[in-house]
Order: sequence, then structure tokens, then C-alpha cells
Amino acid sequence: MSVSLRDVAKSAKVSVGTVSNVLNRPEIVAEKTLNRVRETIKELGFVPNGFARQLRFGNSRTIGLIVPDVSNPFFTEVARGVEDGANKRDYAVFLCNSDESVQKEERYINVLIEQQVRGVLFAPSDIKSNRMDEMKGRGISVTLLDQEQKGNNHCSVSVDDIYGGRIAIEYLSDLGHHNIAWVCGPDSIPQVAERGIGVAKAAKAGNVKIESIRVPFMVSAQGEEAAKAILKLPTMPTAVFCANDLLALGVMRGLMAAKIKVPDQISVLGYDDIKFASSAVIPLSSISQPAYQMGVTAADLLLSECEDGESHQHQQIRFQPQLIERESTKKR
Amino acid sequence: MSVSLRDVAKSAKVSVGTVSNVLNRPEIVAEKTLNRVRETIKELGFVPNGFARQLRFGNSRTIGLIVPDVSNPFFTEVARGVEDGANKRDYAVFLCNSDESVQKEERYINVLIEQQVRGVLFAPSDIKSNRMDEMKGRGISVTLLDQEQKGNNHCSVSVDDIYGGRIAIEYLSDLGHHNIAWVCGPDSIPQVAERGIGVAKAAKAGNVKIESIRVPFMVSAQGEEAAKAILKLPTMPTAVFCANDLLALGVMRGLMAAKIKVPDQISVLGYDDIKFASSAVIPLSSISQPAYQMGVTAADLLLSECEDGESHQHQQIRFQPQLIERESTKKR
DNA sequence: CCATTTCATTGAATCGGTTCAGCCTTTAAT
DNA sequence: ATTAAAGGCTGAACCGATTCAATGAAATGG
Repeated sequence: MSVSLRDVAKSAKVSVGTVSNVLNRPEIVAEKTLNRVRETIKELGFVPNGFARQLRFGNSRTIGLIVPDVSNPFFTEVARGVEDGANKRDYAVFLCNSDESVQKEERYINVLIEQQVRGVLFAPSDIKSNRMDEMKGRGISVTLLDQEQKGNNHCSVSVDDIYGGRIAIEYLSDLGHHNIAWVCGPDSIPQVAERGIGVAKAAKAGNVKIESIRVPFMVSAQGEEAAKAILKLPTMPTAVFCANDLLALGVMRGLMAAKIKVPDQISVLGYDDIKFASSAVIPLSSISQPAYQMGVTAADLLLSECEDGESHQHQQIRFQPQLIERESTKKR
Repeated sequence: MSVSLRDVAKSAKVSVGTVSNVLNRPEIVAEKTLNRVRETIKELGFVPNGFARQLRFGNSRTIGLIVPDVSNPFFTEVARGVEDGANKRDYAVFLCNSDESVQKEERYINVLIEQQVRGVLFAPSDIKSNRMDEMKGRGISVTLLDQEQKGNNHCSVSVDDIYGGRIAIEYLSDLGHHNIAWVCGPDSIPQVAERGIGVAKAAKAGNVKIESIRVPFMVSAQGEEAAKAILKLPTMPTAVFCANDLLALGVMRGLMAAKIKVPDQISVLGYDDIKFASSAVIPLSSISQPAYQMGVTAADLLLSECEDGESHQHQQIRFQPQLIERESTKKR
């Protein structure tokens, strides 16, 4: 059926060891033999069987990536970064979509253990450190994504959401806005909670008045609702800061429907800097997270942990979000 | 390091064959032995090594999915469908992002062969049937995604883009638009070419005048350029149909910048129905493709081919796109 | 010309789970 | 009592790539 190393050896009239050397240590093989064997490999279309190699080595050249939602642009960017980072070192990536269900997460972890992945990049919907320790015990390295680890059991790559919330308010305050609405989702989402902390801090320091508007889901329809709530506020804010871009777009739509001009009457600032933020009718100012870079870094971190072994030092890397100024925000 | 089946056998004082039977055919093992071995397995924390099993069987419970761009919302939806379809049958998915580079595609195909995936779902950026036949020759089933196969060597799941182009123009024509701009990318993209054919057909049948505006890339910035070109047209069209949503959003922005009201003065229709289309300031009417459903169907098709073996009949499944009416289109 | 080193190649053993022919008991049938 | 069948278990062989001690051949040195 499939061509094995032995078939190549027979056909090229050398031993299996020599063929293996051609593949892995070509420098010790005589030039003539090298060429002949390589010829034969091409001729027969031989591709080494990964399992056999991995069985021998006890580990594979694959890593797993578990994210709550691939269709979230933030995570697709992260995924691309991870892929490129892994490819650079010749690793392949198993992409797993947990759909924010702990059950699916568990199932994927099992699959990954069975596939004997070398390591796992994990953006948990809920921290399950017992499973993480189990993987650790099986020799599978784990790096946390988009969530910082308090202890020092794992590497992690995350974004400083407190800082993100802070620079958002500082920026708006610098533009002359001292009455700002903060549209956010439930505090059970750690990212939301942290951004909120940053908002509160900056508001206190800058003497800015914050009006919090909390919605159950962070989608654009909820943004429209939030816009209605904003319009009913006793004193109308001059700027709105939203916990993500979808909310911000919804808010913009809601405001425009009520004939409020953005940014002339109210400035709107989003978070995430999704691709479409710049394609909106009024290009949205937003707090951008270096998603791609995070993916690359996480892959690097994980793979160096895999390859360094004992000598590895866990690292907690925190990226700083960045303000992207577009047309939805304006000086007062 | 890791506990092997042989360790369990020794500890439970049975042969390796018996332990294997406990795992795979417990019904033929005597109850007493069964319990004892199971006890030992738990005690030692034994988990079978997937490679060894797969090495023996010659295949895994994994499939590969090669797409040109995961960050394209259409493909992320497809990917989710594929994942769910595969999970249902207890398969895991290797997601590969070819970035529209034939080179990366080749590399991934090699990785997938090495990983001995059971099958591959392939959305090629360029048809490379030699590689596909090679995979076939290695016992790896291949199903084409988003591209129909003329011959009958593979299954395929695609969308009827000609139909999509046709219903778009028919719809606009029914709204009273008889002078329509068609904003599209290069014809080298098969989907664009097909949509164009549908447009031309419907135009001819419905006595609609089409003005084609071709841009090099299908992104929103190019849509703004297209809008400028539209405004310079000798007779201004009353509707614009764009080859994808990003272009459409750019066109809308360009038109609004020139104080043209959408949809009052010009209707705009997109293609793809990306999530964001409904969150735009003026929610975009669009031609929607059943991306998720396509993914599920493709996975089903592929896996039934894998499992049926010889008796399998190749199928060409074509989905019909669907018009989603929102607020960017209006009766004349 | 023989000894020593260097270079190239060989092939059996290995990784760990599965399979299967074959062995030993026990039970059922003649 | 003898034969047959069934049930329970064994362990060597196998999948395919890698490794390494061993072997052979050629080159170098004295």
C-alpha cells in the first residue's frame, strides 16, 4: 500500500539504516549513495510515516491550540500567529474550537493526549488547572493564552486589559471628554472585568465621570440597546467607550438612528480593533491587541519549553494594547 | 517515563495480549481477570499510546482541512462546520492555512501525509490534481471544498456562484434597477468569474445594463476606489452589486463620503453575508452562502468515503446561495 | 608491507499496541 | 470413557523509522 523505508532500501540496494541516514544525517553518507537513494525516494514517492518515528521518539511534532471561538476575529488572528510560529520550527497545529463549552474542552484535551502532541496552547473558557496538571504530568507542556497564570506552573501570553481600559479613558479625557459612558458585558468575563478596572482607575485619576451600561452579550444588537440607554441618561455623555468593537458598532448605529452625529456630538471608542473596524462607514477608533504577535510568541514560548526540557524557565508575557485613532473620536 | 501496556501486563501478572483484550474486546475476557487488569490500569494511570495503535492500523482518526485563509469569515464558518461534523464521528481536525500560497499548500499536504490523516478537505487556491491523486494513491480520501470537480474522482461541496450572481441581478432588477454597477475582483478567482457569468446571464435575460468595475483586491479600501469610479460613470447606476461584502462596505463608505445616500439614491448589494454585514451602520443586503452547512456536509461526505471504502460513490454537492434582504437595497 | 585510522555501510534491536495461531482447562456430547 | 467444542489466556510477530555496535573497505603512516 504505502511505500516504506524498507521498500526504498530494497529498491536502492542499500540497508534501511542508510536510507534513514540519508533523511536525518545526510552529511555522513557518501555522495554517490546519497544521490542514488534520494533519486529512489523521489521515484517511489516515499514520505516517512510520522507515527513510526514518533513511536520511537515518544513524541510528535505537533501542538494543540484550544480556543473558545475560532470565528472570533481576535482568535483567528492569534491562530494564524500560532500557525506561523509553529511552522517556522516545523511543527503542525491541531486547532480545536471549544465553543466555550467545558465539555468540548475536555474532549479535545483527551484527543490531544492520545495524539501525543508535544504541547498545548490553551485559551480556557474556565480555568481547569487539574487537567492542565495532568497534561504536565504526561510530559505535555502547556502555555496559557489570553489569561495570566498566577502561579508559576506554566508560561502564559496575555494582554494587559487593565492598561487597555486605562489608556482608553486617558485618551478620551485628553480629547476633553469628562463624561463618558462605559458599555460592557458581564464581569464574569475576565477581560471585561479587567478593562473595567482600568477604566475606573483612569477615571479616578483624571477626574472623569463614568456611567456604566452593562449588557448581557457583547454583540452589535446589544450595542443598539445600549445607545438607547445612553440617550436616556440624565446628563448626556460626550463619549462612549465600549468593551468590544461589535458593541461599539451597534452603539454607533443606535446613535445615528437617533440622529446623533458621531463623532461631532458623541465620540465612540471600541476595543479589539477587528478588521472591519476600519471598514465601517465611520472608521472606528479602537484599542488594538497584537493578536498575531501573541500567537507567534505563544508558539515560540511553548516550543522552547518543549525543546529546552528541564532547563526551561516559565515566562509570563504581557502585551500592551495600543490605541488606534480613526474617525469615530474627536476633540470636544 | 510513561506507562506501557507491558508494564500493566507484568504488574497484573497477565500477558500483553490479555491487557489489549481488556481494552478492545472486554467481552472475551473472564470477569475476574478483567477486573484485576482494570484495577491495575487505573492504579498505574495507563493511557494507551495512540501512535503505536495507529502504526499498527496504518491510519488515524484525524482529517486535514486546507483552506486559503482562516481569517476569511467564510472559511472560519466552514471550518466550524467541518469540526462539528468530524467530532460527531469522533474524528479530530488538522486545520491548515495555505495563505493562498501553493508552496505552503504543498508543505501542508506533506505534513498531512506524514500524520497519516484519514482524509483531506481541500479548498485549493489552484487546482493541483497531481497532489490530489497522490493522496488518493496513499489511501487518503480527498474531498474538494468550494470548488467543483469536473471528473468524478473526488467528492466535492461547492456553492453555485453562477446562481448567486443571477439572483442578485434578478432581485435588483425586480426592485426596478436597470442600470447596475458590478464591482468585482480579478477573473482569475474562479468564484468571481462564476458570479460574473451569473450577472451577465441575468442582465441579458432581464434587459439590465451592467457596468463592470474591476479592482485588483477584494478589500474595503478598493471598494472606496470603486465608488469613485462609479461616480465618474457617464450615466449613474441606481444600484451596485459587489463580489464580496468587504467591497460593498467600501463602496458604501465611498458613496456616503460623496454625499450619496444609500439606499435612497443608490442601492448596494454584497456577497458572502459576513457576520459584520448586519452590524454595519446601514445593514448590508447580501448573498449568503451556507458556510457552516457546507463544512458539516463536506466532513460527512469525506468520512463516509473513508469508512465505506470500495463501495463509496463520489458525490458532487452544490449549495444554493440565498438572498438576505436588509437595509442597503430599496425599490426604485 | 603491515598497522592504524577514517569512512561508509549494515542489520538487528527497539519503541508500544494489536493480532492470531496455539496451548491448556473446563464443560458438553456421544 | 472418549471426543469435541468452547472458553481463557499466552507470547511471538508485526507495523515502520531510528539507532548503534559491528563489519568491511579504503586511506594514511611508519
